[in-house]
Amino acid sequence: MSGTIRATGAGETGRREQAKAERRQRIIGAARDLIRETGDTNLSMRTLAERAEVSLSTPYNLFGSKRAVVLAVLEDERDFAERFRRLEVKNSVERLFAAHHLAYSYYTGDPALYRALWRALLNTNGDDDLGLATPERLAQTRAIWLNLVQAAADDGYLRRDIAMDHVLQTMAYITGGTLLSWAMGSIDTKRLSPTVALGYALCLKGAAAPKGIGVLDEFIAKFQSELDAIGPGLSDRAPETL
Amino acid sequence: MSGTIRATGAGETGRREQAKAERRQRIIGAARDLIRETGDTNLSMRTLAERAEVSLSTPYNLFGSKRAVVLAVLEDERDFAERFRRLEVKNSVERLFAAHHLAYSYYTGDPALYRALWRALLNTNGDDDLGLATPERLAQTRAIWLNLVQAAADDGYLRRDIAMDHVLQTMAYITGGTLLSWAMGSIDTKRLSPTVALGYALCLKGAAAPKGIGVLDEFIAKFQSELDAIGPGLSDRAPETL
DNA sequence: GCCAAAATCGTAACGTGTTACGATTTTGGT
DNA sequence: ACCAAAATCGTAACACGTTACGATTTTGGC
Repeated sequence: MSGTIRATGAGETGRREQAKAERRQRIIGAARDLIRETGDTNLSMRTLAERAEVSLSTPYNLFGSKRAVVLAVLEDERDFAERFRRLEVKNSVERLFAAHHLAYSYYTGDPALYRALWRALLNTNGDDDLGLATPERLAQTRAIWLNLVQAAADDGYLRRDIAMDHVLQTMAYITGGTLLSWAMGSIDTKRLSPTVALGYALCLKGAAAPKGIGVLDEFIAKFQSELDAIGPGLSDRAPETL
Repeated sequence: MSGTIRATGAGETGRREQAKAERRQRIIGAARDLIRETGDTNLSMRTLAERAEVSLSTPYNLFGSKRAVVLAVLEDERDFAERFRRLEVKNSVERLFAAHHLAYSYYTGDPALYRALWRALLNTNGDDDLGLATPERLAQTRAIWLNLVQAAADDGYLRRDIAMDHVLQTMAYITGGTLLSWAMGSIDTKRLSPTVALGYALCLKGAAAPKGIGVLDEFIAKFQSELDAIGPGLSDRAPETL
């Protein structure tokens, strides 16, 4: 009658899907190692397939493109939501910047890897769908940050007549722009986190209610002096002001 | 004695340099046309050389790489400093946003071209110097924007204890991040300019002196309602909040 | 007009991402 | 144990960016 129960849900646990998952993980691991060793260079699909002990076709079957593989590596490395829950700070504004610091500790913790990942992500050799992250991941982190900003608004730190969506979006663009410059080598790793934090503080204060002005001013001063203490990065040039 | 006076300065006017300049211009024009026609696709160095009636080697001799050619196209299209001088507005804050509107009229005026240019610029297949613009151009536009922000500070709209460098840098990153999202297709062309403007207004207000708060609040409200009037872009997803 | 230098030409080659396709292996159901 | 379906394998092919290098043309100085 029934040798094996078919689990036709999301979690396929058959021998087939299991082997597929193993291969996927092997490919991701091989890609990560190769990038860590040689820094993006020499991460070709052929050497990748060799290291993962699969055929050249397999990564294309499982991921679709090199970009997708790199994206998978990027998302495999992160358990932001996990580590985020262990954050204990005073007020919601401080929690916001604590979350930022946590998020960017990934980048500053392994600059070579993440720089290479970003550079590879920017390479868009086809008219594919594009996007810098997987939709689910995107929605997840966006929800986290929206909660953070919303909490700050609910606690009276931010004005209500400014849509949090817009503030959040501006913050996201600051992140994207700074990471872009960082990946392109225009900004030093040491300056990365404070630079983004200062940008956050500035645009948050632009939407601040009277109660929040003081706190945000302190953060602005803090990050500003932090940046001044580091000294100039490898090049002061701002990226594409026009 | 001297058949021809050697002009050994910056402006070489010999027959040789003239021919070189002509070839360069022909290559730039061919690249621009090809991008306009096919939108980045089918802009290969081989078809480019064919269209410009030069050998495949020549673009590499004159520019160095495909990226450099694209960069040359991008900078050939712009005379921002020229058109910028014909700006007459009331106060220095309004001048700032007028300059922004002028700058982004290039992008919104020919979205297909500039989107393709940006996408090509992001493609970094080697460990070259990188950079999203030529150093001179970068310094030039940076100087213009620094003047704009500095003027706003001198007129009492912005606080003096916040370094204008940092504000300017944050604005540059907002620009870079938004243009990145735009190039990747995550944000509609109609939303591009107001989105950046709102970001500018927010972070400027974060550095505002009492005198500037009112004006910037008006701009924030203006761009916000502008965005709301447009409706959602093709996708609300923010780019890489983490 | 002549010669050396400089630039371009023509072309082959390398490694790359990606696709196609038949042969081969593995799996799940019976 | 068998069979059909599914996945991978192996490999050839395509267009691409880039480089190398000798042959060819053009230029500037005398």
